[in-house]
Amino acid sequence: MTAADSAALHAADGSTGPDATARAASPHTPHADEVITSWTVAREAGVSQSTVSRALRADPRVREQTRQRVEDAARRLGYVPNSLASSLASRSGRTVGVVVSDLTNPFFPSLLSPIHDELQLMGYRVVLFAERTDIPSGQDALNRLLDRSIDGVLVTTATLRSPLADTLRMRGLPLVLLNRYIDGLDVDRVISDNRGGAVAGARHLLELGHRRIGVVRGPSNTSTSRDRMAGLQDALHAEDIALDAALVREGSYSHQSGYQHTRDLLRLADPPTAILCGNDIVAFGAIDAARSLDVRVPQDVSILGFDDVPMASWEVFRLTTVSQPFEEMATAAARMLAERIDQHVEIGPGREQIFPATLVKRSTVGPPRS
Amino acid sequence: MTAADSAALHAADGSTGPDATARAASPHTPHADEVITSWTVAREAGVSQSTVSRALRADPRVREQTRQRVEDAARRLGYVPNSLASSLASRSGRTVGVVVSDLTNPFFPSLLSPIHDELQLMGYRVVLFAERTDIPSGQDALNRLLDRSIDGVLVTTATLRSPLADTLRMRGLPLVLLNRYIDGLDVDRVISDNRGGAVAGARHLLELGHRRIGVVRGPSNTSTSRDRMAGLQDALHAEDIALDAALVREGSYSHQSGYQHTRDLLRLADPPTAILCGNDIVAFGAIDAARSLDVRVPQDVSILGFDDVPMASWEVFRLTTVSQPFEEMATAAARMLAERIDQHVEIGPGREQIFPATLVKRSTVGPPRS
DNA sequence: CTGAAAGCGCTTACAG
DNA sequence: CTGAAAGCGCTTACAG
Repeated sequence: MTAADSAALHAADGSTGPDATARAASPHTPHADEVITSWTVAREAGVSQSTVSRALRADPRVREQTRQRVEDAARRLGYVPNSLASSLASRSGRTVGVVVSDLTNPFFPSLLSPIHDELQLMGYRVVLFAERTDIPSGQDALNRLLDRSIDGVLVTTATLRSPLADTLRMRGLPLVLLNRYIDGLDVDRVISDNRGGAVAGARHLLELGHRRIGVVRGPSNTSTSRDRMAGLQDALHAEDIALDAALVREGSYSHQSGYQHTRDLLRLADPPTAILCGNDIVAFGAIDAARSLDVRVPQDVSILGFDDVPMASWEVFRLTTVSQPFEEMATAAARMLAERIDQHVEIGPGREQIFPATLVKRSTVGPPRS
Repeated sequence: MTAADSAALHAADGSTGPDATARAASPHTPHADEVITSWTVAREAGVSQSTVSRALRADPRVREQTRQRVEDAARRLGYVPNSLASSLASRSGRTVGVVVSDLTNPFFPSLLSPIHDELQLMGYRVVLFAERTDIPSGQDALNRLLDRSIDGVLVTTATLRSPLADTLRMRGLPLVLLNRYIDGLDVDRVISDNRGGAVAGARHLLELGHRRIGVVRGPSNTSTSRDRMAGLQDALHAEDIALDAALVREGSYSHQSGYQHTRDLLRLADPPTAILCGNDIVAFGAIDAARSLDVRVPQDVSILGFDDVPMASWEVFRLTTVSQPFEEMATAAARMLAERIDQHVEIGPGREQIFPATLVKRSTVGPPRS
């Protein structure tokens, strides 16, 4: 999204505000459809078009008095600079593309909010590239990223071996990977310690006495899912316990996947006593599945999530999960990208920032029934 | 968002695809940072720049053979037209702005998905303007809507008496109001029958015998909240029942609001036997509140939502609610806007499309304890 | 401190 | 069917 905030727009209800310009404009714009450009403003202010351009961008070289005159004229006319022309001429629209997945998964809005806020603070607008499975237009989406309307890209849904990031990099587009990374691709990235977080989560289950641990993991082509699995294995190995392959299911990061796979697991002759879920939305599906089978959580089965989205703390869920510091991660990624775009940073090796992932104990994990 | 879908991007993992162009480009682009324009392609294909422009937009006047030659050259060079230049020259970027509220409320993603899909199908990219309460930049957001990067706007969060829509209209920007409308503003709008839906919901409660009905309504400056209240009053009047003002709370459309106000209502000396919530997210907060007080739903209190977001049917909620046909509404609004933009429709009076809102009975409403 | 002019990379009459 | 040229509305050296 060129996510902007219209909060203040609405907040301005009934006051002078956005509409003041429009009102003031009418006496000077007899024809409503007459386009107002910097030339119009120049004429009105009695200066050259170049001076208008400079004044409005607060170029220190223009005299304060002149700037004032230009700004007044611009306000009277309700002038808004044409961003297309300005971006074309300056070769930058201060616009960043953010690639996210299905917004229906609360994880992405949670990550997006801080990204948007930070980027906006730095003067960038953000255009959202939302993954949709039902409309096939990959080349289209890629082209929109490469059509010069975007100055840099934040990818939150990188898939292992996906050519997207590599293509963008070859095209010279500043790029930062957030949340998921790609093996052997030397670009900036901001991730959390998925492996460590999974170790903490798994250990918690083991300490409570769980031995038959089920898993509804995310897609194996994502670094997050792979690293979380690795963390689970680490914790298991430390206790000399083997993961029962029959209890491991792979699915998408969705409620549907959590629901279906958990139902399958719970209907096994010898069901797991705890289920480690790929992320929170999967865990919500798992909780739903348990409920649909009258299996109590955590008395009959423990459920562990990953992410700690806001919903996780709702009373109906009180999900025990591994928390990722969304805000800090988003902020760090936004800053990294801005640095690359603003050329403060040499084209150099990819930088990496790893944030801790910590266990948050709530009410969906307990000791196994014995 | 210029929401695009990267689904296929990722789907293209490892195949030839997006990166094929990049690969093929290298022999022809010794300097990676050399910008490739339509002139580069013209030289490569041995035609004029105008012909390149025409060929690539499939102008029927260019000979098939020429078109082929140009397309081949473009592919070899990995050429992607500069959308800024193209939009500036053609005065249209086929881009629509969609103003939504906090994406954290699942209602908006649910509405956004079909909007995005439909618009994309029609060749528009969509830029999301997401309302944020924590960053004050109303004029900023308005300017971004008016800076010529947007050809039309879909507003889903119009607030009664908000100047936004009026300003946009005065600026001549094609505009469609979706979900909420503004009194006395003659613009296109697509809404659901909020009043009728509320009547159906309230009647359901009355038929079950509820007489002390509590309300956690949405903001009074939204048409949705006001119309739903009117519907409730209609149903009450028909039965000659008066609404107890002490049981009516106004809040935002948020979990937090539903939670807090419901806790207050439930701790009253004589609490309501049913609570009509402003929308689903408020209802989820209400369910959480009941749970936090060990009040059973629906045995001790009935809870009714509005919207029927996907989460409403999750097992943990099984929320009885009033369903709005999101997809159809979104599609209708997208089409209406596209018509305005494409000038198929005269500047004329605002058109209105109203969709039915229907009661969906699930498990959060039952007879009152007697 | 300000202006005239070139240029950003396209689209689109206007000729031919 | 194709090309030369003007123009979209800005930014930014280059002069003064």
